[in-house]
Amino acid sequence: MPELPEVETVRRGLEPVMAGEVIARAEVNRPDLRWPLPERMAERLTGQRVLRLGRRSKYILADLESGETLIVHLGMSGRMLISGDPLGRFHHDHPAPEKHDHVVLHMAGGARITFNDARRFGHMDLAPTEALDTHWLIRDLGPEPLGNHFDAAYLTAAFKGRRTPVKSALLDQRIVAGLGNIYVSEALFRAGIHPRRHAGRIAPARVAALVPVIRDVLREAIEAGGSSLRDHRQATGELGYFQHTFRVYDREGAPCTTPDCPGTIRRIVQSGRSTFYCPLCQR
DNA sequence: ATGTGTTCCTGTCCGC
DNA sequence: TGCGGACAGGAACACA
Repeated sequence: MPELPEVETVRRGLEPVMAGEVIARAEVNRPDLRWPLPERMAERLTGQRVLRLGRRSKYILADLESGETLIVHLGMSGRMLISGDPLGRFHHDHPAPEKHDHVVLHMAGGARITFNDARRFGHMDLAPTEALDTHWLIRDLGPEPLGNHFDAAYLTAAFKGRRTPVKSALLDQRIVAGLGNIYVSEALFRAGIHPRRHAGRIAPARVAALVPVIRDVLREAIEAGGSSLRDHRQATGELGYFQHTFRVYDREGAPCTTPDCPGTIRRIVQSGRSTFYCPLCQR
């Protein structure tokens, strides 16, 4: 489900009830998600103050007073929902437990954060904060698309010599970290680049143009609270609404929205995943 | 080294 | 209604 904008939306929602607050108790309802959860996870979380809540790519990072960081990935269907916020900003009542509520953080202030993930492609881990960069899930990630290291020179170099379709290249988290199936389709449409074009064979000026397009799409999506197709909810439970802005994603057969373009949005499958594009606008 | 297909898991939707 | 198949926002892994 969640790509960078959804994860950032969730992080922003969690910040007021987690950052600076103490985890009074952690409820771990099963030993594994995608992989086994870390040893003694509940104990290692209990009593810990969250120093800050950050994000790297699609990972939410909660730095703890103990010197460890809680790493959370939402997989395809993961949610982190707040209930019982003491200041009444969100749902005050704690809802009945639901199927797939795998981890629940009981905050000292009264808020509860429930990690629910039906498909269990999500994951959590604990690792020393000072060594996060070398953690096996983090170390090979490419630059943050909204960060300073992601620019035209970088992307041109990263694409150089690559024969993989640009769609696959942008999904490769080692090249740029945080894009997923939705925002790659949307960015390529805005940049007018055909998803099947080999990454290494895009004119430099068009690669350069792709950089601000990617940033714009992600920023707009964050602003909209992400895209809610099926599973995504903000931490407050609200839906995101960027899906209403999709130009191509999930619009197979619909008319292209470019003024005067008579094209029809197409769906193809690349590396086993759907890609949506306009065959007339994208070359 | 690079590129592609398979796999994990559950839920939902669509056609018959 | 029920049943089977396709598909879903991710990404590690096995293999050519």
